[in-house]
Amino acid sequence: MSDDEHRLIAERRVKLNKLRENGTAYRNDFRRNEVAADLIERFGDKDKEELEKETSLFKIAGRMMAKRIMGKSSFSSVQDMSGKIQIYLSRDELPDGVYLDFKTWDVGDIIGVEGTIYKTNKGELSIRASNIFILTKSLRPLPEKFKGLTDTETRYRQRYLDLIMNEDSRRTFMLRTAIVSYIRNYFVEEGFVEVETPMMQVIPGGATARPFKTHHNALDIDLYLRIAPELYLKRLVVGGIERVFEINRNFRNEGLSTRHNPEFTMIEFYQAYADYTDLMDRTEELMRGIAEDVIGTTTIEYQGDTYEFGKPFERLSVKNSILKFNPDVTKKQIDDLKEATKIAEGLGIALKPGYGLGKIQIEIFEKTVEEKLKHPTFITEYPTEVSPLARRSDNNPFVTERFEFFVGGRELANGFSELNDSEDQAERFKAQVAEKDAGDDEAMHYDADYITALEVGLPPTAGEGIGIDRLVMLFTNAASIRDVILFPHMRPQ
RNA sequence: GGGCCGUUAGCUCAGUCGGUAGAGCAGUGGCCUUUUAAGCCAUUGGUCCCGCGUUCGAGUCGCGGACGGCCCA
Repeated sequence: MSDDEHRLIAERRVKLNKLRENGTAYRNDFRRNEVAADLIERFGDKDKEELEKETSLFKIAGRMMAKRIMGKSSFSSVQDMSGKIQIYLSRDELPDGVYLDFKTWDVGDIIGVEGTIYKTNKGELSIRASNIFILTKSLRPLPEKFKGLTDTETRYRQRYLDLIMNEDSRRTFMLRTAIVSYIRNYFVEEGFVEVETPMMQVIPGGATARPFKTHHNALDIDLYLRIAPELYLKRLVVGGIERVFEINRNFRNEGLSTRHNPEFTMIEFYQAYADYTDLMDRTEELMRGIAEDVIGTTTIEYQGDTYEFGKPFERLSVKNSILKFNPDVTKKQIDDLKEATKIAEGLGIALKPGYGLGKIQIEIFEKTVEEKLKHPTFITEYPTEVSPLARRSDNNPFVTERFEFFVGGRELANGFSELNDSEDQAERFKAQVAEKDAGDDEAMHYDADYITALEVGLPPTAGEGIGIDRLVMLFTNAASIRDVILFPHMRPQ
């Protein structure tokens, strides 16, 4: 911290000390009876003459965001949670000495204002102050008023400054909350029960990812932060909670990027007596509902592209999507291990020993198809090899009854008919352990307790996870996941 | 992990060929009773991210590092 900042802060500390001497520092006896947006909603359309008949005394409070002194009168503005409203102050309309006090206050101070509503000559709805109070002295200067705070690092590290200065940022996080509320209401209304399952797990399961490790001292055991709640939620379906969901954090020990934060929010939901096609229908309904009810349009603008949520979403199998976007590749080649290997190597994909046809197909899919799935699209029939928790297709045991949902080239959701055959699940876990032993630290553990639960009997069930952060990015037109997480992870300074 | 770019006043940014550091906003002192990026006059404020090197001389050139951004894996 530079000496200069100390100087600016020191000037404000002198002002704070004066307030302490007067007994008016950090007062908490002011009560508001209005917020800015409600006043604008009620009176914004009324003209100057109509407002002159309105004599009610309004009290608002918030952060002082502007100060324009013109001799014996001034304009200021107050920003509260709802919005911002202008304040007009005239020396002769305020109690003795108050106007002089006001002139010493700084942009950034928290103030309370009492007054009547009126419109200026230029037509801006304002509060004509009859009294004004300083509630909290701000000791640090706010960012510059015109360009505001643009430095991305400061926006993430000092989110409070970002929220004070940037309307867009406030809007994004309010929308995030609205989207989560919409999703929660949707599932509650559909008869799903919201639960919470362990964040700290002895065996991290439900996904292929590297977990964070921690230690429980009293039990003297290592625990993992969960990478997914999946296996616990399915235990609850075994227990008879036939429609269940959880909206909560997962933790994955991966790099940071514009699409990855080590802790991120997912909704996972499970529905008994349903299959993956039922969930695709549900996903489509949910996505369209968010677009219509939260955003207000089914035409979603994202980073210069436009995605249409109003029309039925495309559905395409992994294999057919590869054929569609690789016109030179034939059905015969993609079904043949040797041919598919050749294609993958031709694309510059580094294949590891032990990759089966399914894994190679997915590598080719990720390399040549994924980023091209712009409009809302379901990709179906994922190979069994890469879907250790999904039910095999009745028609073709090579693939599972699984889908992923893509918009703008990004995976937003992953769902499938659940594997409820405990013997098949045990075999799949064993295959995962073999991969782990072969050096894949993202492969799954063998979860014997989960197998026991399946042996008790999981009804035919379909389940799905939707990444909330990426969903919010899409609907708020955010380029980085850090723009939709209030406190994204940053390297300590 | 690799590549590219960035870091200068509290904030937003200039800084020429290597020659002793600039603006606007904010602050401070004054003028100003309908402004809205208010205006006018005056003025304070710098570890040029850190370190090493080249040089008579480095914000500027070179090397290393820190942090951030974007792209790639």
